Amino acid sequence: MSKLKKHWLFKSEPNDYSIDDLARDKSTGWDGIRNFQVRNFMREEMQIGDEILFYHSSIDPPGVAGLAKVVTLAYPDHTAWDSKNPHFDPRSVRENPTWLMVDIAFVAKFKRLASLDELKNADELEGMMVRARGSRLSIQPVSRAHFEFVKKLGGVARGRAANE
DNA sequence: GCCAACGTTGGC
DNA sequence: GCCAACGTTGGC
Repeated sequence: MSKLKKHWLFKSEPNDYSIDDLARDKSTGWDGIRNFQVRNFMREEMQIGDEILFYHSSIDPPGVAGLAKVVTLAYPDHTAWDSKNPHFDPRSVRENPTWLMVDIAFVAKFKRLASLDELKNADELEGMMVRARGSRLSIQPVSRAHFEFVKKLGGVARGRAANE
């Protein structure tokens, strides 16, 4: 497996969990993923230290609100085993868990939202997955160049983030 | 709140 | 293994 740091975009509905919630919590378990493609990203590609664009969806305007990072490798998503949990999935058995999760940690809140509208209008972000119509993956791979450009849009000082 | 896009399910 | 039906996502 590659040692190169990868970059991701994590979607979250801020009414459920926002960048401010993550700033408060410092880190959180990203459970509830029930999509095989995303599960495979976590299992096969995600590594500790990978950098994350934290994206607010289903709000006006949607956009990238800050930065986070991956702090664990993928491990079984226990919410799949909890019949009281909305993400309960009886197919996932303990000996062979269907669903995985990672923990992520807060890195920085953007000075300003990098709105979806801006992302769509930046030539530098040609081909970025979140721009595509019907792109519903809740975790998406992001190229290093796109990551850096969005970070610039949001206005985080180069290098260390405020809370690191 | 509408609805297009798309992943998943299940009948056949 | 096809594909219609269904449920969910998420921009608008």
